[in-house]
Amino acid sequence: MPKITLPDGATKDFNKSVDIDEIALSIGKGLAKATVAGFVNEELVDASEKVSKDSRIKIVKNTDDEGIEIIRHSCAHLFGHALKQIYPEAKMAIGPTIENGFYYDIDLPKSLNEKDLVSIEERMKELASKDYRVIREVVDRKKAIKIFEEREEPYKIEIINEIPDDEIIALYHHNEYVDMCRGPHVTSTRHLRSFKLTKVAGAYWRGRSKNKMLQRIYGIAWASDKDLKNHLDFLEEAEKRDHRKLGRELDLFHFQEEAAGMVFWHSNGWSIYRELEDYVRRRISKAGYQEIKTPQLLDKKLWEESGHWDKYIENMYTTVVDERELMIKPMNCPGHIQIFNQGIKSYKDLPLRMAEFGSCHRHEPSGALHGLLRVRNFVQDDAHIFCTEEQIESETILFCDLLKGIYQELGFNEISIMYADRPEVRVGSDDIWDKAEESLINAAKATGLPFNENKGDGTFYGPKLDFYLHDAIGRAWQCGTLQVDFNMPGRLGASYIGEDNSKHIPVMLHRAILGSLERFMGILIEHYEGRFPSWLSPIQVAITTIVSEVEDYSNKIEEEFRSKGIRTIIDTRNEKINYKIREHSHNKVPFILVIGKKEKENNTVALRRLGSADQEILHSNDCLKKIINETIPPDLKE
RNA sequence: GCCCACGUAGCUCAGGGGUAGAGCACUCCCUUGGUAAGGGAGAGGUCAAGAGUUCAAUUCUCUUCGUGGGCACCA
Repeated sequence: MPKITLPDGATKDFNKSVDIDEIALSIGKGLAKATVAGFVNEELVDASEKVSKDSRIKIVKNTDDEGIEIIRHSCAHLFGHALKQIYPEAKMAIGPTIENGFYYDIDLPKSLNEKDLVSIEERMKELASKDYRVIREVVDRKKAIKIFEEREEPYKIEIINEIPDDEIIALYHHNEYVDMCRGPHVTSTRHLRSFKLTKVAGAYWRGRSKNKMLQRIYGIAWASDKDLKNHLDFLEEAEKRDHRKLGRELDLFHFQEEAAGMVFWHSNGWSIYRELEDYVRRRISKAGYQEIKTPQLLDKKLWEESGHWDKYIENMYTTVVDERELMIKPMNCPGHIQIFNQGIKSYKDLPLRMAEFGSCHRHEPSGALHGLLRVRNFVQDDAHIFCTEEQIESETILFCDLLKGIYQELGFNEISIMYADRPEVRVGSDDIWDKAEESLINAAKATGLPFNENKGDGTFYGPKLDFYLHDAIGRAWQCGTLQVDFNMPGRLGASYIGEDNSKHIPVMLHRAILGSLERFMGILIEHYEGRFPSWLSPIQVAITTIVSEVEDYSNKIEEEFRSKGIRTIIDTRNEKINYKIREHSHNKVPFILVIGKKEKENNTVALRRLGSADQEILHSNDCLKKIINETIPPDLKE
């Protein structure tokens, strides 16, 4: 006679064993309808699970996080059910949940296309409406293998063979379909209403590129149509912000096939880029960095010494001149060490912070290219800090401060840190790793930013911190990084004379704040949806004339603005003011000045800000002052 | 690199075995108009590149290049 204790402490007695659905029903009809699973003493189970002993029960509703997860998982099975009805020859591989939905990898000779997805989705809806019971069956390994042999599912058998002996194997049946899963799952397909198959793609079996490529069908699934629609709206919003689309519309940059993966920056885009670079230059200069510039081509010898030749030759561009093999640099560090190595360094020179806006080329695989976000030629806001082991912590703290300030001034207020420690294969003594790891953790914690750990994910040459910023629609982007390096300085012969008058190898901190400027530009464009803060805006002011007789006056104002460094254009075209305002608004110019006869007579301008229909009549000098004030970069403001 | 889809005017896209069309943008003319599209006319394309099939290819087939979505990769 089980006694059930609910989360609020209330208890219920039953005179026979009951399942979660029945418990939910005993509380209320509405709750029963929304019940997809339950916790029995903290263990997540199917809603059909029988409870026969006294237990603590928590009902999982379709809107709970666990509930949505279960719905997504069950949707993957529903997909399998529909797919096998249409394509009985399909072999099912693996169908897990992912953020916002699920996917299923299948092996099917016929290539599915978007149209096929529509018909599969329709079949899924039909099946869901049949309200099939989803029945769980625990089986032994033999039976599981037998069933999947009969069903000709080799991938499932492969999975079964890797399940540890002590783990139970559960099958889930709805009507004729059977899938294997840890569960839990919904008890009826009626819970599966708000889903959509979104795309079909290739994916390697078990994620290994040596294996067969399967077809992966992606779907999204939510508890309600409203949530589904919200997510579709989000996708639409992301599409509107797509930097490739905005790059074209705002005349920022283009790509063409003669230089795949390399950017042609147009005047507008380059203006933002330079403003951004200048800003970072000022910030790091204040932070005690020296800026340098190293060659684009370096002899193969150096890359052999650094170890890059062995590991990355596939992705490096090479050239031969005068029988000498040269490589276009894929990174800046070896060059920086060459500068460090000039002359004899003392411990008094450390920490030495060496920065370069270094242009690097990497031959990324063709399939990896993606607008500005993954390119073959990029510029890093790169720097290397040569320091002693003792200085790692203080340098990391300074760096975190700098990074935080820069992100915030660029409009990103939500930042998080990922810490990665020693991997299995590594260089350097445990003693030095201990110290370095502790330094990074202390420094990261001192920032007060959210902090996560990624065990064993450090590089072979040292632990690292990765920095993520979160954009206007909540997406996280990894940009900044700080990597401790115990390896390369020694390999390339860097040393300094310590207080003890003997030679030591410095530690090197690789660090970047924006990462690749190209990629960061892409992120900025999407974050601001092309409406940049006015200090970054490629065109800050558009002067528009109403009638041609104010042209002289308007030209004079344009000249004044330009002479003060305000990026100004003038539009004296034979068009109506409505037309001009519309166009400059589309181009996201932050300040539009309208000049007609009245303004000319009074030596004023009408100022209209982007996104507002209001106008402000100002004396032209006052307007200039105002705009100068509002276009000062954040680091130069009082 | 792998899988699927796609590549037509500057942009967004329609079309389809008999060598092309729309809207916007562009040029010119009329209009001098007060805060998100005034009217008219015109110009603009080797239909990604190469090969094949065909009397005939932008259209069908193949190859290459590029783009998109994923996978793999990302020092």
